[in-house]
Amino acid sequence: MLDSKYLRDNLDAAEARLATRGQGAYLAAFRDLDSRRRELLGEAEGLKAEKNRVSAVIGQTKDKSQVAGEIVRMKEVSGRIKTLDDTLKEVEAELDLLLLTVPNLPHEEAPVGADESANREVKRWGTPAEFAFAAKPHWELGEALGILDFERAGKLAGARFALSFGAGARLERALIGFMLDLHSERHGYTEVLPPFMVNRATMTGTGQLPKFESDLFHLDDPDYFLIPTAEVPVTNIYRDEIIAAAQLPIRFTAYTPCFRKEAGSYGKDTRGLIRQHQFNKVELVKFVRPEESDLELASLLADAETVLQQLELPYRVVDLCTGDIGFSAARTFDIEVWLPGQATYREISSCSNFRDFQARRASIRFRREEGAKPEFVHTLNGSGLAVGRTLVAILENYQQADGSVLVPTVLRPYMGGLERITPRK
RNA sequence: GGAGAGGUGGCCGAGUCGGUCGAAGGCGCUCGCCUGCUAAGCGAGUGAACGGGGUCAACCCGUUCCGAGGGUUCGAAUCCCUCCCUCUCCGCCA
Repeated sequence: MLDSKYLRDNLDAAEARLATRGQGAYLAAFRDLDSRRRELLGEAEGLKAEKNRVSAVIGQTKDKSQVAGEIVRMKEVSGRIKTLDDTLKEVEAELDLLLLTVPNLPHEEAPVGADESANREVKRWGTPAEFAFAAKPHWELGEALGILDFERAGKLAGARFALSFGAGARLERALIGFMLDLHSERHGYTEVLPPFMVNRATMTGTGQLPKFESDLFHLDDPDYFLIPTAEVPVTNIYRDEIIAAAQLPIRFTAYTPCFRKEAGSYGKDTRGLIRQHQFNKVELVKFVRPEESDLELASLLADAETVLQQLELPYRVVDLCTGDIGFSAARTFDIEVWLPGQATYREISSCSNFRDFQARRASIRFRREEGAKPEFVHTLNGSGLAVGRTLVAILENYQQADGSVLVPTVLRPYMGGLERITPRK
């Protein structure tokens, strides 16, 4: 959510900045709604002040017959206040909805461009392996090894679900443990295990609602949503709180399953684990002082990259352009892992600085010092990493000519010492 | 699911038959005084949002906030309704 006070004075600049996302006129109705709100508020508050003053006098008057006229007059004033308040409520609801549906201002250093073709590759790490045979996609490897079963998953739930067995299931668990240990033991994050279902206020705090409800799995009774990422519950941990400055920066890492409808992606990535309704992810979330958020994004990105480096998986880093950055983010770096089976880089992590956009929605503030005015923190998050896609990358990058798959060295302790995945009997 | 209790300021905790309550008191915290140090003691202060004014700031004024939303009333933390949450007991259950 953008700052109304800022918008009041910088509407054109804000609109121009938003236009770099690819569509403009987000704020067309702002000026009018905002001035109407202040007008109504001024009148209503003036009448309330009078009502309070007169009511106090009435209260002190023993003989109410002396103030009968005032009582009648205040009855009218109250009626007028009620009318004004009702109108005000409507205007504020419109204004809130407007502000809740305007995306974040892109960071001034983000590349400007309309779509992903304008994204800037900023780094490559590792060298894609040369195979002496035709590299297979992970779904073929996984099914041949008996560790992935998409057909039966379809029977159980439907398309875009997976079922894994044996070393496949264990590899998924190993990756979760490995990532959580790495981030909590070496990168200074506190592990947290949040609820996997949340309420509307929580979904609104991080920006999923009100605009993207159709992407979410929803439970009717009670009115809950399945989380699409741990970012949602973890960022909302401090909703409506004022954090002591000494606690900042706060860094959390969390494993959760993620649930996404993937509406509008029909026909894309229909095979394999790449695009699922349910997938596992280890997330990194930070709450920091505003002046630190750019540096904290760099270190968060580095923390996510470390996972791939330890797993010895080649990847590249892409600085997303203004047209490709998500709704709530100001700046985003994607990490894309090399997938030999598809001979392409695929997103495996997305690391973003949201600045005060989520903090303002969720009212997450901090106080620099005793007595100082509360300020909004900056929030950041990134995948560290998407576990299902990491498993995909391991299967495809570590595949052998005989169809077996080597287990990355750092994962072997998490796999009971297993060095190679061979067909399940 | 059944029965009961309760939700007040950073925390604990008062709020009488509705009236001058942003809210007694205590703790905590901040500043000052005092004290070899510490502790104790003394004094003062101590929430947020929105709007207006301003030497545009550390200032002033107004409004709102006593779980949330509605209602009654000139006036509600105090009365009524709905919802949410917490706790206790029973049942059930990982």
